Amino acid sequence: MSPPDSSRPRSDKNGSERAEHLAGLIMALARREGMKAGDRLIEQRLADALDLSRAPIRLGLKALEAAGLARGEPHRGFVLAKNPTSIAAQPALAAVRRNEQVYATIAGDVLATRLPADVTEAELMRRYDVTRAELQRLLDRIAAEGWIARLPGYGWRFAETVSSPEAQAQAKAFRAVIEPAAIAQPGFALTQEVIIRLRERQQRVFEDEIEKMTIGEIFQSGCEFHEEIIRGAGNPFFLEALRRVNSIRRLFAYRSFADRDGMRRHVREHLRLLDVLETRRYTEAADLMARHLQRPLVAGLS
Amino acid sequence: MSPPDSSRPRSDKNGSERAEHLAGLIMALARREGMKAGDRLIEQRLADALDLSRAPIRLGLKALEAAGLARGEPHRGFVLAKNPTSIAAQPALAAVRRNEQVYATIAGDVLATRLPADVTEAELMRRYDVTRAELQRLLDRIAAEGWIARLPGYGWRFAETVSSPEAQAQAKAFRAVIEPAAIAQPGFALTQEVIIRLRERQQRVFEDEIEKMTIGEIFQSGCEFHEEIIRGAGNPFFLEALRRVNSIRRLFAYRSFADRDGMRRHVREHLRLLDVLETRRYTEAADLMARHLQRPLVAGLS
DNA sequence: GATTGTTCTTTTGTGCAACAATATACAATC
DNA sequence: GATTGTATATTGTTGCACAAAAGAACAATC
Repeated sequence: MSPPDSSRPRSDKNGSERAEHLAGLIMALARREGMKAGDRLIEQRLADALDLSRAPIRLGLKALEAAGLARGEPHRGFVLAKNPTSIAAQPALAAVRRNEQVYATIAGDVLATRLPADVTEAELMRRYDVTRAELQRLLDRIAAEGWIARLPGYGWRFAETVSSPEAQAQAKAFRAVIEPAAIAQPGFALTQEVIIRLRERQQRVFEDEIEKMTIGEIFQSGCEFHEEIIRGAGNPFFLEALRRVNSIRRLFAYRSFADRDGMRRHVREHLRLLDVLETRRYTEAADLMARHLQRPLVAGLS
Repeated sequence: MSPPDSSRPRSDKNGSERAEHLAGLIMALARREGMKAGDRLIEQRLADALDLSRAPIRLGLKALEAAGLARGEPHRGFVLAKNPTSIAAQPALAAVRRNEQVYATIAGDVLATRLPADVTEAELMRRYDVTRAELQRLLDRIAAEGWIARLPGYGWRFAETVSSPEAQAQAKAFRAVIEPAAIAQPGFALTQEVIIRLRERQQRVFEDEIEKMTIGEIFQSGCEFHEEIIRGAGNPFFLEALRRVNSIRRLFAYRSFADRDGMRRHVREHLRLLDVLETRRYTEAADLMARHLQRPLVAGLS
C-alpha cells in the first residue's frame, strides 16, 4: 500500500549490544554479591552463577573493561575497577537493548489499556516496528512472565492480571495468603547460611545503598528476599507462584515513586523477620510476614 | 556418523490431521455442555466457545461428519449424530496427533527422570525424531504449562516441580492453602448461574457418566470444577496459580488408576460444597474445601 | 432474523541456508 | 591446582519465499 518504506536499519552498527547486556548482568551480580573494587571476576564462577558458559562471560568482561569498570591483565583475568553501583548510573553501559525499550513500551501500553486485550503478531510488529523474530522473543518472555497467552488461532491475549486496575490489590491479597502459609508449612526451614546471606544483603541496603539504588533495584532486592524466604518451604509451587506475582508486580513498580523512608522501615521489617526465622519460631514469623504484607507502604512495593 | 538415515516422511498422507483435532475439540465441548444426539452444532457458537473463527470450526465439523459423529444438510448446518461420548471411545477420531504422543512421551520421561534436567533442542529433536518447528511448539506449550524454561544460553531446563518425586504431595499442600483461602476472600461470590451449571455437570458425572469417562476426562472435569470455584474470588492470581498446579498434576494423572467409587464420593463432596456455597456460608465452604483437599483419595485426583 | 455458504484478505507457520552465539575440551599460564 | 587462553564442535537465530490457516465481510438460504 504505502511506498516500500526503507525500514529501520537491520542491526545498528553498535557491534556489541549483546556484550553490553552481558556486562550489565555481571555488574548486577557483582552488586548483589556485595563485591568491591579490586575483587577478582572469575570467569567460571560468573558463568555458573548466570547459567552460561565462559564464552559469553568473557565478552561481557571485555565490554566492562572497555567501559572502564573492570581491568584485565593477560593470563590474570579481570578485576573490578570500581565498587559496583547502580547500572543506571553507568552511562557507559547505557546501551539498553532496543528490545528492553519495546518491552517497556508494551508494558506501559497494556497497563494504560492503550492496547486491546486481543492482538495479532502482525499488529504488534507494525505498531512497535520490530521484526518477527524480535517480537517472538518478546512474546515468549512475556508469556513466561504470565501476562500474555497464545490464542488457539491467530494472535495473543493479554491476561486480565495486568489489564485490570485492581491488579495491584489482588497481587497483594494473593501474597498475603501464600507467603505466611509457606512459612507455616510443616517442613519449613532456612539454613543458617541463607539467613546470614539475606541479612547481609538487607543490612547493606539499609545502611548505605538505599539512596543510590533505583526503584527497579530496590524492588528487585525485595523480591529476591521474599522469594528466598518462601523457598524455605521446600515446595516449588509456592516459590513459583510468588515469582509469577512478582514478575507482574514489577510492571507496576516503575510507576511507583520512591519513598526512601518507607523503604527503610520496610527493610527493617525484613531484618526483624530474619531474627524470628533464625530462632525457628515459624508461627510467629508467619504472623509477622502477614502483617508485613498488609502494611500499605509505597504503592506496589513490598 | 551413521548412514544418512532416510528420515521419517515429512507429513504422513493423512490429509486432515488438523481437522480431526478440531473435531475432537468440538466433541469435547459438546460433551462438557451435555449436548445430546440431534442437537444443532452452530458454527458461530462453537467458534466463540473455542476462541476460534468459523473457518476452522467448519473443518472440524466436516471431519465429524466423515467420522459419522455428525450429520450435515446443505444450508442447514450440522447436527450431532450420537450422544457425545468419550473421545477415546471414538476410533474414527483416534488419529491423535503425533505431537500429542511426543508430548506424552516427554512427560513420561521427565516423570521417570529418564531425561536430565538440562536439555538442548537438538538433543530432543534427535531423541524424539521431530522437526525443529514441531519441537518448538511443544516446548512453548510445555513452557506455558510451567514445567520447562529456557536457559539464558542454549537449552532448556525442566522445572523441579515435575522432576521431584514429592511433587504430588507438594501440589496438594499448595492447593490446600490457596483454594480455601480463595473462598475466604472478602469479595468471594458465585452467581446463581455458575452454581447451577456446575451442579448440573457434577450431577451428570455422578449419575451416569463416571463409568464411561476416561481418567483424563474425569480429571479434567475435576479441574474445571475447582477452577470455576476459585474464580469466584475475583482474583486472577488465585485462578492462575491453580491452573498451573493443575496443568502439572495432569501429568501425574495418567499414572493413577481408576477408583470409580472413590471418585463417586469425591463428586458427592463437590455437590455438597455447591450447596454450602449457594447459601453463601463461605467460611463453612472454605472449611469444607480444606477437608475435601486433605482427603487421601485416588493418588493425584482431586 | 439467524445461520450457513462463499470469497477474499490477512496472518501465521515451515523449511532452508548462511550466520552468530554458546559450549566444550585442552593447552598455557599463573 | 586454579584460572585463563584458544580452537573446535555444537547449537540457536534470522531472513526469505512459499504454503497453510484463520479471520472478516457479505450473499444466499432457511
